[in-house]
Amino acid sequence: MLKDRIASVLKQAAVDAQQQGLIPPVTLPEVTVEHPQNPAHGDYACSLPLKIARAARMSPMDIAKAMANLMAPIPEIGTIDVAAPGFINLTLKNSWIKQQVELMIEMGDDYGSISLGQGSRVQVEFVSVNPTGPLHMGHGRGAVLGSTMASILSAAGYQVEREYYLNDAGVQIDVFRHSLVAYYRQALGLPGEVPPDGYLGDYMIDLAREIVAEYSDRFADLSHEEAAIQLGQIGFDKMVEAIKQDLALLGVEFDTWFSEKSLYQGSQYEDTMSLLNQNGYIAEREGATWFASSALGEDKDNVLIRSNGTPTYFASDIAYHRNKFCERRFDRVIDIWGADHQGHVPRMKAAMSALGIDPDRLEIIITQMVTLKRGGEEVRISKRSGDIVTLNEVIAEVGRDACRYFFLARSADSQMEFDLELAKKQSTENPVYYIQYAHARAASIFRLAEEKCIDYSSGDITLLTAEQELVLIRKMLEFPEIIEVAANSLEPNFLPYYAQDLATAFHNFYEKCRVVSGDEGLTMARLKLVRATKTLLARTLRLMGMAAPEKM
RNA sequence: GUCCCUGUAGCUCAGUCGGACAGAGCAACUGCCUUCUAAGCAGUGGGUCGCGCGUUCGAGUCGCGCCAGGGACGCCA
Repeated sequence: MLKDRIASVLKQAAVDAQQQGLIPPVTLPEVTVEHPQNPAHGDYACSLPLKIARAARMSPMDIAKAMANLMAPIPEIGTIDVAAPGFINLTLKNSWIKQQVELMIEMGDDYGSISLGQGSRVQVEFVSVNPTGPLHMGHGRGAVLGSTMASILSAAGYQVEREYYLNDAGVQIDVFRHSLVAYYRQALGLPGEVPPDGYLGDYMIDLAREIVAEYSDRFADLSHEEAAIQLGQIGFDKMVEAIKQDLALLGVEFDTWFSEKSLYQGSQYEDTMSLLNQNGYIAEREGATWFASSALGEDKDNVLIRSNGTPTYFASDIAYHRNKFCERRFDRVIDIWGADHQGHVPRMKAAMSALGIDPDRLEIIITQMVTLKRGGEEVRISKRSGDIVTLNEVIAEVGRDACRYFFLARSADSQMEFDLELAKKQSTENPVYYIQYAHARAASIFRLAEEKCIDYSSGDITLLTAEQELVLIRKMLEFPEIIEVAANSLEPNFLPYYAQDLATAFHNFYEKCRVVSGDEGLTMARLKLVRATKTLLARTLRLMGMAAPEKM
């Protein structure tokens, strides 16, 4: 990347200056370049002189001058300026900037793809909600974040797999099964009592009615246990199907649906427990089996196997993560969890250490809570209480694109309020449409060009000289860096803000530069620029999982 | 009590390794449609970056201490 090349040339200049005795031989910090926010300061800036001035006992301006004089030529750079109090500012050549348009057109949808990941294998696991109820907004946030992160990592050169961990074993599923038996019997007009800790909510009643409609009273005479097994399976499958449909509404798909139960069908669970035991992290106490995480600096131990002999969710999860690293051999694993799982992070990492897996290979992103409001009043979202505004209701109200954008534009760390009234009201005046409109405008330019049978393939991009044209190209040149930053930080929210800036640059260009005009040469040149812009707008929208409409 | 996240313009929020005057959208106000979509453009007003101390040539960004809001501390997941 150009940025890195500039940095290394700057570093060499500093080293040379030291060797020639122009700068005292102080140790140099890592040399970095940044984009100044003020365009008058050039395209790239380096503040190294300010950083070493004190140690060198030399004025930062003099250091900057010495470095600037010794810099090896960079073909892309036009001017190098030294600015007070000690910055080195570099400006790209206009001729080079324009030339990049040809490159962008040539690369098409691949423009901006980088090789950061070097083909290493990353798994992104997200959503993974217990299939015991419909998805709500909080789940939607994880779904949007995870799917976009996967897209970004893929663009950054990683081999990405998207996974949903299906909790088809364990206590919650049992509770779901037993609750369903009661609802089923009630739907038939038979006595049936929902267990005290059972699932409430209309969706359970609907589910039972659906099963009755399909299977009638076939399960009425079975023992409760047997009914729970058979009904449970049917209900489970239906819930999973409903979740898949909700996710499809958001445009989210998975490569793998991993079954928790499968960990117990082979020896993976036992192997994991015996490995922990071997490594000395198992303790038997109070009739239960514990993970001795306090030996790894945790504040307390955690139960792996209950005194009734059943494994906890934590035990399953350790076996599951061992499977990710040891069986399927992912280089990196990224889990996206809700804020209610934050306490689980350190012990999961400790478990990785206990298994001899470098805990840094497991990266866990916690998404903070979403509170749903309607006209300023909070709507509680609890699966157990049954008072739910479901994800698909929200998507139906505000639309998939707005929903995705809303989630993406906020960092995972900040809790957010989603006001349905507000989202609907602003739906015609928000950045979503601003970005999509830029794409639609570009499309309309091509419709006119096609009508006039303009072949712009021989367009001469050196004719692009307007301020707005150069600003637009510069913005497009930032894209690969945005992918890099977003991939490195695992923060997709760089993308929506970039998309908005890109749209602004295009709208400005559109306003000032008539594309299809009487000037044939300029028309062809500008059509090339619009081609590159439209492709990139579409790509950013697609990375965010949003539509790129040809017309609005 | 311990731990995690947050506190930036009236509202919702950005602000990659500390850098050159603190940004966007919405809301408010003023202009701009005979030409490729005005879901747009140009402009105005609006901020003690929760508070204090510290580190630094330089702090919204780092450290410590407070204050406020949310969350987690189960043989639930």
